[in-house]
Amino acid sequence: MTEPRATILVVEDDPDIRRFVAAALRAEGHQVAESADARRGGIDAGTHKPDLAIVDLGLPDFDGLELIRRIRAWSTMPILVLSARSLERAKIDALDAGADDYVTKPFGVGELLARVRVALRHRARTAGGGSVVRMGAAEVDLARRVATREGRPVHLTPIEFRLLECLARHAGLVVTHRALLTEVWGPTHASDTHYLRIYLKQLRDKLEDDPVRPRHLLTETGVGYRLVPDE
Amino acid sequence: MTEPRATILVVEDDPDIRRFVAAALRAEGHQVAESADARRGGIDAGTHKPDLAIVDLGLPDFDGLELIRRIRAWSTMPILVLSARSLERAKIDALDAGADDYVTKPFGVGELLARVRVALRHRARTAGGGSVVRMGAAEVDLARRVATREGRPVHLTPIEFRLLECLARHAGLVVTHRALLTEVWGPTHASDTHYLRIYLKQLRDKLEDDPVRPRHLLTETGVGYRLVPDE
DNA sequence: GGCGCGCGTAAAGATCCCGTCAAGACTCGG
DNA sequence: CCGAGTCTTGACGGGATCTTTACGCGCGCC
Repeated sequence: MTEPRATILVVEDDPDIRRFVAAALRAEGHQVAESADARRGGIDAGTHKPDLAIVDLGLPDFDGLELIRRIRAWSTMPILVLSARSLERAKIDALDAGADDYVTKPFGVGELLARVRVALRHRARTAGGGSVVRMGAAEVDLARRVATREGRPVHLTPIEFRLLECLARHAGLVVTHRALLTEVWGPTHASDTHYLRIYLKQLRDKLEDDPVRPRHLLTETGVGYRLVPDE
Repeated sequence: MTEPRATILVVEDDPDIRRFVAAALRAEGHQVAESADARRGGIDAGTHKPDLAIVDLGLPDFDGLELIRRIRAWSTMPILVLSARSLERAKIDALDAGADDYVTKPFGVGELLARVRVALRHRARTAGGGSVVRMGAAEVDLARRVATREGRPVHLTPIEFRLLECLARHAGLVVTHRALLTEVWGPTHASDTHYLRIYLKQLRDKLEDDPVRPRHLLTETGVGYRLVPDE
């Protein structure tokens, strides 16, 4: 499996180690940005939007932990800590601050690269996920609690919206009858699949281009329903 | 932030270590399943569908690496390796086989729990994210309950899907008639092998490139069936 | 070769599930 | 108190799915 090229940010004050790590990453085909202190690291993380950040804990200006927290405030990019501190306390603090992995110096290049591969693997899967779902001419904004069709707002009753919300939150995958019913009507009506038929029709009438041949609000016979977004 | 409770599978032959780890996890509020060897581990991973698997590399029956590969054949659940082998080669192999983290014995409980928190954090974001089985032009995403062929979605009925799921969970291995039947139709139909022929044909028609000469859904005459994924 | 056995294939019947329509009950604001 | 909007309930026809039945083929064995 050839790993895709990625841009990686290395934040490390020791120039030898920094260049050494950067060279190893470049040899793997990645694009590398280097920062020598935490302040620059924070800025570069914002400008380059790397797929992965490798940060040292012992930085000259302010602590690596603080840098991790600052990045975590606005991003979920994978962060790999590279540190000389081998104390368990330090590891726990870094991981709980939001780091995804912790490698102690001295380290093996091979292991580092393997852990980089793991992080990028994760990144590939996590990517994506906004709060607005597009389905043909219709759009659903989960955060603002509104649905539109061809730009015009579509009125949805409370139950209709909660149902649509459940489906949209799990966009692309099947939501079982039971799950939908307990979520919208409560556990007492967990077997009244009849409601679903009625309201699914309502939603299709309001949102689908051709309600008879739905392309986004699909039924999985005997199991549940599935909302398929565009793209 | 209080971490959500999760179910965690611990595969470890040494009973002392296993109980020690399990106790620590339970103290954190997690639900823990324990397996003493790789074979049981593979089965328990399928039945319990844990949010995280912690596996030892030195297992009595077959290697932990093999277990990792088998789980990876059908699931992307986080896997944390716990091993006495501290050689870099072992770490690289495990991580490249699909493990998400590698902790060497002896280890600190605090660090282990911190790394567990990291893994669960990941899972929360990836939630339900694909456990994909590739077979030629076809792909099956077990978590999303979707099958595709040459990019186009393929519709599977409930029984077809459950059958495929059973096979995929033991990807590469033979699953006996009895096992499939009891899993899908219940113990009462444990000898109606006829159903299997019918539904296997359905699956082959929908998924195989050449249904007459199946390359991924193979029959083991007199025993059962076997799903062979790509790679 | 005849035979049984296990498997693949096909198609028809039975069953369950879903979409659809419509009318009654409820809620809430005016 | 009234009415519009909303939710519930019932009934029915068509479709999807599951089950059943039937037949052909290859293989090994007596």
